[in-house]
Amino acid sequence: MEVLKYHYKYPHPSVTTDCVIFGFDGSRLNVLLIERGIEPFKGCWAFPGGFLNMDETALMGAKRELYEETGLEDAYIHQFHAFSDVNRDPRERVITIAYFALVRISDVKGGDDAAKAQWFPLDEVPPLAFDHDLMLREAIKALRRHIHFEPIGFELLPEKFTMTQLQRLYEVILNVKFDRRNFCNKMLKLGILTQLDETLPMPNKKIAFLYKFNPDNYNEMKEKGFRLEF
Amino acid sequence: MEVLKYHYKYPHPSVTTDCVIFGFDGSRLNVLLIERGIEPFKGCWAFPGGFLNMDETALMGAKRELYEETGLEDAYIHQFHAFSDVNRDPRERVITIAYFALVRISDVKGGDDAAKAQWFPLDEVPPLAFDHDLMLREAIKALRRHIHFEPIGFELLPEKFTMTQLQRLYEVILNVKFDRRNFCNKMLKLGILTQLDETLPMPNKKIAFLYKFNPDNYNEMKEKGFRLEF
DNA sequence: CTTTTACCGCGTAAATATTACGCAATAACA
DNA sequence: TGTTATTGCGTAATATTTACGCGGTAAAAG
Repeated sequence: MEVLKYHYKYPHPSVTTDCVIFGFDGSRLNVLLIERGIEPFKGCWAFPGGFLNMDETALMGAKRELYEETGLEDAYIHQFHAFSDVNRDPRERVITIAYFALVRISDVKGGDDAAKAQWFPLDEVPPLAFDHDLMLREAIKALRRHIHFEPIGFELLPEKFTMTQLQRLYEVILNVKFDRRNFCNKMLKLGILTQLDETLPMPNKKIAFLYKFNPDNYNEMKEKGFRLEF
Repeated sequence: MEVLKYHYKYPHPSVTTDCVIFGFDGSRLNVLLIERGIEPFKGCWAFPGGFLNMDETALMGAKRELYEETGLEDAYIHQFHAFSDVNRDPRERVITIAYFALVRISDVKGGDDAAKAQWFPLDEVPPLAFDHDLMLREAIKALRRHIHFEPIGFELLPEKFTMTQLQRLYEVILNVKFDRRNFCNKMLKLGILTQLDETLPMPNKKIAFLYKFNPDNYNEMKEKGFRLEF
C-alpha cells in the first residue's frame, strides 16, 4: 500500500488549472478539447487541465497545460474565473482556476500528451465533462468583455491578415454583424494597423490588402487606457 | 499532541477567500480593513478572509466573511481574481479566491468578530499584510472595468440620493471629472433613475432633487446587455 | 447687511462619432 | 458572357458627445 505523506489537521481541497484554448479558423471560433482517457467522464471531452504543483503559480500551471497540448509558450493567456462548486468533481473536492488562451490554430502542433486533442467550432462542442459546459460559457463571456479593453483579436489571426478576416473575427466573437466599410474606417482610425504593400497571396476573389498589427501604437494605446467600442 | 486526520499522497494547498469591501462616504471610496491579531503580520491591516470550508463554495465563503464583518447578507459581491503566488503566505502554500463587495457604509454594523475593523479611504490605506496591496490594486481595476457593464454604483449609495452624489461616486471610481450638466443628462437618458418629489432633507446648499434607482428598468437593460460609457 | 462663493436646475450650439448607403472594379462561376 | 460575390473608396443623414451660458438659492465672509 502506498504511503500517504501529507497530513493536515483540516481537509484541503485539490487545486487544478484548466485552460480554454480559443482558435479562429477563418470563419468560426474554435476551442481545443481533450478526450479523457480515464474515469471519471472517460471518453468525454474536456478542457486541458491538471493539478497545480506546489512550486508553480496558477498562471505557470495554465501555461504548462497549454504547452503540453499545443507546444506554444508565449500565447496570450488570461485568468477569468475560479470554479469551486462542492461536487464539481465526483472524486474529491476540486477547485479549478480557469484561464483562457488565444492561439493561432496553424501554430498548434500535436501535444506531447498522448491524449487525443481536437478543435471544435463553438456551435459543435459536445457535452463536456465536469462543469466544463459552464466553464465554456463563462470563458466566452469573459472574452467578450475583454475585447472591449484589449484588441485581443490579433492573437487569433495570422501575422498578416485582410480586413475581412479581422471583421469576421470580431463578428464571431461578439455575435453581431458589421457594415464592412464602417468597420474598416473604425479599425483604421484606431491607428494600430499597418497596411502592407502586399496583397492576398491566395486570391479566391478580388485581391485584398493585407494588414499587420502595429505593436508600438498598440502598446502606447494600452498604456493610456484602451477602449474599443462596437 | 493533535492527531492529523487528513492524508494526501500529494501535497494540497490551503484555499482561502478574501473580501475587498468597498464603501462610499460621500466623497471618497473606502475599504474595510481588519487589524490582524495573530502572526504572521500581527498588527498589520488586511482584508477580511479565511479558510474555505469543505462544504461551501468560494462565493459562500466570501459571503460568510462579509457577514462576519458587516452583518450584511445581501450585498453585491463579485469574484475578481485568484491569487496563487507560491510564497504569498509565509506559513504554507495558500491560494486565495478574492471577491469585492459593494456596501453602504451606513448599513455596516460592527462585526460579530472580535477583530478590529475600520474603514480607510483609498488614499489613506496603510501597507497591508500578505499580498493585499496587490489585491487592492486588482480589486480597483476590476471595479473600474465592471462599472462599464453594470451600474454597480447604486449599491454604494443610500436608497435616495442626489445627482451630485452619484456623479461624485463615478468620478471617484473612475478617477475622472465630469461636467455636471452632461453627467445628469446622460444618467437620466439611461432610464434607470426615478426622480422623487422629495428634495434633500439636509440642505447645506440649495435644495436638490432626490433620485432612486429603478430596478425594473435596470434589470430589463441588463437582459439586453448593458453598456455604460463615460 | 451686503458681497462673495458654491451649488442647483435648465438649457443650447458646436464638434464629433455613428450609421446607412452608393458605386465602380475585379474575379470566380454558371 | 452575364451573374454574383467581394474589395476599396467615398458621402450624406443622424445621433451622440462636449463645451459652455444663465438665473436662482443659500451658506459663508466681509
